[in-house]
Amino acid sequence: MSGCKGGRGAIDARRPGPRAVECTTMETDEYREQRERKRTELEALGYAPYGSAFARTGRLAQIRSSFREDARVRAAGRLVTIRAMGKSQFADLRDGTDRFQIYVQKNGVGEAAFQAFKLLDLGDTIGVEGTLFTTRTGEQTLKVESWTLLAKALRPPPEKWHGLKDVEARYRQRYLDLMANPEARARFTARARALRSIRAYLDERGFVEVETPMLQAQAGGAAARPFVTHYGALNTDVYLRIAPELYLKRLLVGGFDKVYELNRNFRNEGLSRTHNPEFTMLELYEAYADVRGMQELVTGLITHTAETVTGSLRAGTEEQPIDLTPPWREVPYADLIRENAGPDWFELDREAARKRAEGLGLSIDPGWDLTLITHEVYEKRVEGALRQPTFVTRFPAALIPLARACEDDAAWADVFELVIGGQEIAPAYTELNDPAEQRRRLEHQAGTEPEKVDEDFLTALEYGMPPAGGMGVGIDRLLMVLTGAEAIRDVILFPQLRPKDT
RNA sequence: GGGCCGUUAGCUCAGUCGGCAGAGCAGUACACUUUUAAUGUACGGGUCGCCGGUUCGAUUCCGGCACGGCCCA
Repeated sequence: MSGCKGGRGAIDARRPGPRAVECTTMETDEYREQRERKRTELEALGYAPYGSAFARTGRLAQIRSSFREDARVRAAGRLVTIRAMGKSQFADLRDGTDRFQIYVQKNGVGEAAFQAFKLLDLGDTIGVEGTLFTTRTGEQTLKVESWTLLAKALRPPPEKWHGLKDVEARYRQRYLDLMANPEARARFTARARALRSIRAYLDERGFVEVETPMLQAQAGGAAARPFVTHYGALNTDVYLRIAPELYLKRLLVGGFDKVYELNRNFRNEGLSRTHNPEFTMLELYEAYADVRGMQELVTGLITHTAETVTGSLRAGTEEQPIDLTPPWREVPYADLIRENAGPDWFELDREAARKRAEGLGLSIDPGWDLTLITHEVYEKRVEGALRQPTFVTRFPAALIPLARACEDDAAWADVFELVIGGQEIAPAYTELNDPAEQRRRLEHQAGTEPEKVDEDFLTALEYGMPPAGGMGVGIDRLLMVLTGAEAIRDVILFPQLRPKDT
């Protein structure tokens, strides 16, 4: 993508002078010019370069599975390889299901159609009609009697053998990645199967799928910086949601007692191997349940999804295999902290804890209290080391304003965080439904910005929200686990990248 | 935000201890009617990411920038 390529008139137009001229007249577009020329020649021979609907006997996989010698079929696809031998040519067509060999010979299609066929390039999409046969090397093949051009490609496809390796190009031009790399196609069809499987699992258990606002006057339900946008008609700023939680709880009040939403959240944070600013989250609430109900539900949901998508409970990568066979380990947050930072951790005062944490190689903000220092230890030293599925339970109540406190000790929230492959996959709570307590916590969290308290949400709670278990499942991260992807960008079709200067 | 690495033909990659830049695939031409990474012969294709510095000379050395990757915060 070196700026001196064809088809980017804006670049050249902005840079007049000898260089630009050189650029456009020389190599620039050898490929494009050749293909444009062939397009024109084909057009002159009566082949419209861009066709319309083409009735097929079936997709290529169906043609293969119902193969019958001498059967007459119509098929269509993109030309992915061509092997020309004088008066005959073999080529492979590919569609969304399979690859299938076609055979075009002068005697079969006639002189004119054969000459025109030679004007086709790799990447062109054509429709063919003919009969099926098996070559002497045993390959099922379509002997073409007539063909039609459906879409002329003006740019060459990526290299046929090595595919498209350039990581950046694979993200920016995902269509080329999908065109060239079968494993990329496989990963995204796995994603589709996973989403369908998750919905089916919940639907079968009586959950109702809903959609709540993406544009919110207040971005609540999580602690994260939101994206701000402007709503012209109301002349007011609105936020892209960081979580659907406060709306889903309104639905609990309204009587939807098993409800879920599977959609995008937006968080105005940096990019990393495990972060994309827009990501897909499953969030669900079940009235009359608690965090233990969520534990059961997520275990079933994930194992069911893994089996549907990959047919097995083995996940992760070869270097970091993950065994999803339940039951999964369950361990209180405080135990993990003591394990990693010393058995006496919770007897330390703030200053001693800071020193201990720094001794572990952490950098501690001077303003942090004991809870935040502890949580830094959790995030930097504990979470990432939990490879196998682990329910971390009983988080500090101060960190989770929307969860109910544990019955036996109000310092801890009755929650878990499911960690797999070192990443937080699913947090779940026994939800807080006491409106007065909820108000106190949200006001405390809002601090000097009381307008950040969602009054309508608190009003809803005052009408009475049933006790409930609630849970979020990070779908992109779950897919990383299931497909063994190294980066979140590998499971998101069009991940966020810095704009390229063009 | 910091450190390290990468950016060379349409694609995948070599390479130049500073002196006319290479391969495979792809492309063009010719030959070839059962090939399948077809084959054979010949040919064309480059702002070596961008900007600046050093130098007789920079794709190569130095500095900055952009984008990407890995690690750390």
